[in-house]
Amino acid sequence: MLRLRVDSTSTVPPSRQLVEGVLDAIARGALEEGARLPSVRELAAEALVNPNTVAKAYRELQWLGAVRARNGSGVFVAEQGTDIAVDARRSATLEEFARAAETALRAGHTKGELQRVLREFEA
Amino acid sequence: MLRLRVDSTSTVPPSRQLVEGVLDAIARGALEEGARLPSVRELAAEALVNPNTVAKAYRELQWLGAVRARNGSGVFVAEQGTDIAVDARRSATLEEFARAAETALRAGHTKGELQRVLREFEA
Amino acid sequence: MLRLRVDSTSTVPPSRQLVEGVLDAIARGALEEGARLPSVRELAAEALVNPNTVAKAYRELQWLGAVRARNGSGVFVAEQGTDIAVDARRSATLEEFARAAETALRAGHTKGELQRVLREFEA
Amino acid sequence: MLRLRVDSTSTVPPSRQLVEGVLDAIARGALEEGARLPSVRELAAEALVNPNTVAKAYRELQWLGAVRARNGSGVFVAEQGTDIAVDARRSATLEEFARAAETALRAGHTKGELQRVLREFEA
DNA sequence: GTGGTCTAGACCACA
DNA sequence: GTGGTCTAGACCACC
Repeated sequence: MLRLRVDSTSTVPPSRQLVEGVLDAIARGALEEGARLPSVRELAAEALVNPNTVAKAYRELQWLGAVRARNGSGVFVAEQGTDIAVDARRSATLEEFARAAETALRAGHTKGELQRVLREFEA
Repeated sequence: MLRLRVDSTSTVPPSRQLVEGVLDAIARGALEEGARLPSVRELAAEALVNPNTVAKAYRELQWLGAVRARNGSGVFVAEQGTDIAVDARRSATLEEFARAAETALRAGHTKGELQRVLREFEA
Repeated sequence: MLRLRVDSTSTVPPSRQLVEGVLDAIARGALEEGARLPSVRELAAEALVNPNTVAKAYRELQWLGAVRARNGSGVFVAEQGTDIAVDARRSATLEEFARAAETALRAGHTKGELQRVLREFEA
Repeated sequence: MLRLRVDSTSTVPPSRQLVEGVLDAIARGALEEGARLPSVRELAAEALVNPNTVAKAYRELQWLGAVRARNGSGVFVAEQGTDIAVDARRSATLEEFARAAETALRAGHTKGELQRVLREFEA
């Protein structure tokens, strides 16, 4: 299970959110090299988007080299997939987090508030 | 001078970037209540966007209650404009922070890492 | 005193509201034929609009034949002014009233509510 | 079919006429909650306006909470859409009635005349 | 000069 | 096909 959700209020296009979500899953080890990704229909059902959107995201992931589609048997994490995903996501999301934190602090929030928000996330 | 710039590579639509930029300027006191905003055409020239885009941003700011347009004379920060802008910025940045935190966690970062990043800000 | 007010939220342009207001005053006899209208500046101050807007309204009234500007001494109700104003306004406003009443009734208001509104108007 | 028409001679902007027309249709039950509105392009063709004008009207209806746009699939009457539309129509028509009453009074009609008009409506 | 609105036509992304 | 956004250029009415 990828547990991918798409935020429909975001300005980031759904297909790109899916790409990032899959890269995240690979980067954090939830999807190891060689592992099979959910089928287009499964992921579409889970993320509440149109299958075309998932297909588009998979095409992009394939183009990035993170996954590889095999004949008719599904889509799998590529050999160098983990490296690619880590490169693409871990540093980027951490930078993004730092930037968002700084912006929130400048907007008047306290560190305590932000830490409380952070603490509320599961796991 | 607002010195608002629009990042055309961002997925955030230009008009929304303008809205956020103006709210930010009001919230941090660069535009006081009653102050006149740059004219639609001026801001359009400065931010390198179409006047219609600025007009749209001003319309949104107006229904947020942050500014008030007076026909023929310009757009001004509304009476409760500062409060509204501060509130808007606080909630928007907190949401953004939460989103960024979740994304970073999904990318494999631990809460501990994020809290460390948070702790390092100012003093 | 004309006691003219301009509703800046209306989609009817201020200059036209002024035209209608003056015609109303003539139609109801508050301004008799030959009477002098307030000066452009006076009316502008009273109605909280720009003098240019009043000047434009006076030009339209003149074009309608309801008023007549005399050299440098002011603007006066024309000889046939009352007839013109009555023709233009009394039937139109009554029709408009009937239409608005019907629309309000269809939107769910009761006759009682509408009569209450009507009763609250002064005089 | 909504059969919405736009009166291009009115001072009420086309986009606002569309907003009112749609609210009216929802309020009187011609469009039930969950029902799909005509597409932007369809309504534009029917009402003889530019698609952008319809898009603007739909945007306003959306922030009123009366409708909800789903990207790629259309615009639908929102969950609380009927209540919102009824409320919006009631207040708008009452305001309009009050305005028309005041105008008629200023044009020289008496309250008695107006009440007589009011009394004559339906039974 | 100012904002407000419209038309016209384009591009993007989703269904 | 759908809505969302943008650019470009026009007109109106007020200041």
